[in-house]
Amino acid sequence: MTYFRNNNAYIEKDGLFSIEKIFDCGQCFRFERDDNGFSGVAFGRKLRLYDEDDYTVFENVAEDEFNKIWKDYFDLSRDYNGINDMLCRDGTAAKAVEASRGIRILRQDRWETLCSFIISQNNNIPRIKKIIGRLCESLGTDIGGAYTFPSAEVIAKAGAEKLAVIKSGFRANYIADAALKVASGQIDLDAAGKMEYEEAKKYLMTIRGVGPKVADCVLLFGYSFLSAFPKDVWIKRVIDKYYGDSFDEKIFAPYGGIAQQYLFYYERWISSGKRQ
DNA sequence: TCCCAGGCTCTCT
DNA sequence: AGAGAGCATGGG
Repeated sequence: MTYFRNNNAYIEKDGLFSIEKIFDCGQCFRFERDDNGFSGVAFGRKLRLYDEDDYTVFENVAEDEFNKIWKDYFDLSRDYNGINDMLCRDGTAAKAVEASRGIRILRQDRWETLCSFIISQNNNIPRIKKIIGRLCESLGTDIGGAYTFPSAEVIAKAGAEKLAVIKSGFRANYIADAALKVASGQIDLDAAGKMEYEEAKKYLMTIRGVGPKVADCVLLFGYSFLSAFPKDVWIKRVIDKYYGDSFDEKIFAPYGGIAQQYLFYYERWISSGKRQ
């Protein structure tokens, strides 16, 4: 049940919405833990969430904003229970489901997702967050103590040299190239959403710095292409460890992307004693 | 100090 | 097609 009171939105806890896991699973880099919850910016708006006994609270969110933005952002209409049950037919995935219950695949802004995962390559999550934070502070819009993610147009206008301050290293040229292609219309991110998965992936990979893994992350976290199965170092580790060379992500179809995210979270959770 | 990080591009076979 | 070096930066 969801209800609205005192200008807050309350969603009843059902074990399938964990703000901690959602924002700690590496799909999104703009939310941080605060006193008793998480806060960040998405789609140009500040959002703060925290848990009460039986409800998760969307602070200062009215009904129309909830329905217009956050319901889709948090993928609240999808039946994760049914998907989890299906994935549990695989033994390893079942363990990952157990650890990951409450993760939801966000529907993030496409440009922000593209740009963020270009930055993510050969990088670690704490540093990715810092670089994106500096990008928003230097080129985003101040919305009162927080900054929006800068548009492709703004970044394109700034150019690669202006990106030096975000210390993204060799990725600066890739960001600038992506911004130029998107701002000029050479790449139409909405058009990609109307394509089939394979076609959309090839389309995104025409951007410099976007290979198969980054493209899959963008398609999964920005487009909800749930068949996208990003293969990063962690997932390759998972495949080696639990499955072997014969692994084929089609065993999770059509929810490979969700399985991937669970496995990614699970493996990082297991090794969290040593490294984040 | 060293190894590694939600990889990709370029070059050489 | 596949292997390998190089890439900027900084977290651990």
